[in-house]
Amino acid sequence: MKSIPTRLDAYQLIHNGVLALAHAEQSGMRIDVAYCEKKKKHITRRIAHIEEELAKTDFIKQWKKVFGQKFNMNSNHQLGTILYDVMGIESLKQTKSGKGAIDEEALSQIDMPELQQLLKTRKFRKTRDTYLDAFVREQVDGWLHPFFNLHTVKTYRSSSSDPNFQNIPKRDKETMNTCRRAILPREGHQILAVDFSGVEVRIACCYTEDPKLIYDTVHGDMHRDMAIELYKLDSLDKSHPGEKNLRQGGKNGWVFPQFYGDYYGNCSNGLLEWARIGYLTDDTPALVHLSDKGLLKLDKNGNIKDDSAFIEHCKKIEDDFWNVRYKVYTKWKKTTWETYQKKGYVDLKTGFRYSGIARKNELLNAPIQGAAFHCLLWSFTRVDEIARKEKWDSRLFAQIHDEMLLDTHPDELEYVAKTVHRVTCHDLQKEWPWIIVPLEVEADLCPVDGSWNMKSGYKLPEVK
DNA sequence: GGAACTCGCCAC
DNA sequence: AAACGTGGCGAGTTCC
Repeated sequence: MKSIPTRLDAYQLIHNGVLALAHAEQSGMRIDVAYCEKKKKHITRRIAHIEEELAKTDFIKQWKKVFGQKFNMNSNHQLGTILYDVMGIESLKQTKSGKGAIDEEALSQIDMPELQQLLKTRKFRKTRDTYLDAFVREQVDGWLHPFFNLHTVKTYRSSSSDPNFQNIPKRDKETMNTCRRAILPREGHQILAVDFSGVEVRIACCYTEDPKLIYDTVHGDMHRDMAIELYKLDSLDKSHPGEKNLRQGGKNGWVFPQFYGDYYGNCSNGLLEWARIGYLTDDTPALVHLSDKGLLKLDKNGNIKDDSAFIEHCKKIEDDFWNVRYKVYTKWKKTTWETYQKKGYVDLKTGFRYSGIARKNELLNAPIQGAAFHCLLWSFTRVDEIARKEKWDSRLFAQIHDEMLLDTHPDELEYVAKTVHRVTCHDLQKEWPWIIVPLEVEADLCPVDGSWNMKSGYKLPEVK
């Protein structure tokens, strides 16, 4: 294809995509049922132990007295009533419906060790009931076949269910190991995972044609740049652990939320969270550094007393971010929103049309999120077609929005990896000339017969 | 006894 | 004026 995709191309993408995903569903993956059962029991014992200790505390005794027969340590509703109505604690955070929040953030702000223990049981339950339980329930003879849907998401992304393969823990290492330990390749095979790096921002480059965004994405490091501005640093060395946290702050506390449509008032909180665990190369804690720069006032214990100067600072940076640094992006947002208000839709680069009632952030996000996923879907489909045509033993078995997972035979690994690399980084751009920045992929590999938690970086063979 | 709802939490 | 985008799902609760 040389021209801009049409509605027919969009249809064809979905049609072929559904077939490729059906093949992956049919392949499925191996699940270690004996391990799941053992781990479930282990977690149940740990929950019981924590709950036994908690039962001895005055806090839980009071809770029991109030609810009597109906007492349930796992009831969020009861917990909220006890904390905010019975004990009269003032809630620092509210839920959407206006009640006192009892999520991890809210409970951590209350100085009661019992609540930390309660959070531990919540985490264990999540692991046991949402993941391990679902794996055992959904497997048939040790094989798991999660669904991958293309008809449920309004941005034309995918979803997964029964079980959802797209939200298995990754960031928390302990939980990651517990859950991913259950997922195995076919005997004598190994799991290869290939994901696009920063594909959404690259697709944003294609829509907006913002020269600064393109430069930063292809040659620069916007997360570092923003961390330097936000935390008033002279430079940032990302190989230094303390400064790496500050770069993470620039990324997860600023760049991502800003691109999703958040504003400085929320971002400042996230940035300060990262600053708590960040420090400079001379060992100055980041909060002390911000205080030296006059952006924070700290009390004797080093806690934040006043962050209003920092918030004002973030406000200025936000203004610069959208009106100077990425002003072309801002122009795209304005015209896209105005066109939507006149016509009632926005078209995706991949031939789809997003229409219906949308808020500004939703509307501006949809074409980017959708088309970014379509890069994965097209590549996934192409790799599946090649694998079948060439009668590979290796197979695709899952997908997580910007990542494809293969069950590979060691003898084919090199060729498979090379093919995936070529499809994602060369063939795709040939197909879609609207992709005006290079796309890049990263890969991880698990050992032969190794479970999914055992992955480590794998250097993809060069193409040509 | 099930549908619909809230809340919390996992992923990208 | 507006105030983080897309999902799935478990548990508890309320409503019918």
